[in-house]
Amino acid sequence: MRQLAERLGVVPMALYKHVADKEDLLDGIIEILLADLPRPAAGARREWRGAVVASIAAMRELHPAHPWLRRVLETRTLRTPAVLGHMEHLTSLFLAGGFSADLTHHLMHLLGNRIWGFSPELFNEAPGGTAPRRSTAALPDPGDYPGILAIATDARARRPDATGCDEDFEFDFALDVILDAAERLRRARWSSPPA
Amino acid sequence: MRQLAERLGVVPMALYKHVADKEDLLDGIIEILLADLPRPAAGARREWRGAVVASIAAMRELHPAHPWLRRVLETRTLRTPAVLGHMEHLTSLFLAGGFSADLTHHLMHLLGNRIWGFSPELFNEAPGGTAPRRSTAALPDPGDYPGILAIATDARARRPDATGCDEDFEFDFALDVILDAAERLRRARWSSPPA
DNA sequence: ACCTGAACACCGTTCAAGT
DNA sequence: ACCTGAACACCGTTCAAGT
Repeated sequence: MRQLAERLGVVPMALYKHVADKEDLLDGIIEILLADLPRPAAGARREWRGAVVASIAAMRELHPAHPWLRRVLETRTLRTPAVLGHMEHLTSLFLAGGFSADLTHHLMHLLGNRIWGFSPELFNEAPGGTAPRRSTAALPDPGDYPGILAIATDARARRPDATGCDEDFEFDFALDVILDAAERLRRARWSSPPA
Repeated sequence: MRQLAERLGVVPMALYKHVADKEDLLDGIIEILLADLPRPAAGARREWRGAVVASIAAMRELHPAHPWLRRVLETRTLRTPAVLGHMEHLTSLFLAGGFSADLTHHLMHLLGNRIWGFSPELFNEAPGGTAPRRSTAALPDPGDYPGILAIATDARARRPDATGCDEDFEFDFALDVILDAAERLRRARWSSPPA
């Protein structure tokens, strides 16, 4: 608020004539950002998957230009029109693709934040990693974590000149696994067990 | 910090003799909380799945008693011993179960925060929901979101006296889908395409 | 070794007053 | 209709001083 006000060359309180509070401002920013999202329709019943992938890819492409987007999306608590619109679009693609409402529901949960084009970070730092911090905790010894070390070594061997994980690969891998499973469950006419 | 200090009947600055800063304090809390986590070993090579599920279930059981846990875990940036220990345990179960380092790596990413026993919230509020907020945004009209409405209606029909989603069901569903896929990829000797 | 007091550099937000 | 000034109720953290 204060920083934004300064950037606008105005006193902080001036903002409150235009937004209710900070949450409202962030909600509004998301609305504007999502307004131009392409919403590719599925051409035919069996083309749901391509449309889902394209829609999520469009969402994912927003992130590089807006490093704050992920954190803001994670903290949104209000379902505003553009947010609902994106969910509605994906949902409708599944339904039109022959998924039951039940299965569609669970798949949306399974996709989770990946519908917003990002996935949780897990391994961003190697064991015994960088972390320039004067903390109370002792530096971990890589030898104590042979499994993680094996994974890290393997990853490094596959991509010698990379600094971290290939986030795009992990994202696509996860999406593929989830949509493969979706397709399988759809064909098996899966449905929730009775409560 | 200030609240904790008051609770301890001490001045805020007294805390800084015991922890480096707020992050260090939270890291320490997580260390203590995870210290007693059971780490079930897999009895045999093909029992990896039961051990993974049990390990994640144990993690998940911590949450009800500690509502703050999820938010704190999400913001951790340092890989402390107990955090690495949990990752190492899951990783070692996959490796011992015959998964390649490569596939194990991708599966850990696919599991994401579910290794910490929680999953992202998506539908916590219904369209046109509660939200007592004096925001700038207009109230969404449920008629604009027929797909979401269909899902919500179906969910309500299945669990008439429930107020929200069955988070436990969603969690177990997601875990099942992921581990089914894992098993399938393992058997197919899946490995990353060359870079 | 541990705690204190005063201060710094921030937040988001209210209220009454200005134009 | 929009902006301002002064204030409130908070944060995490530093530094020098106390015991």
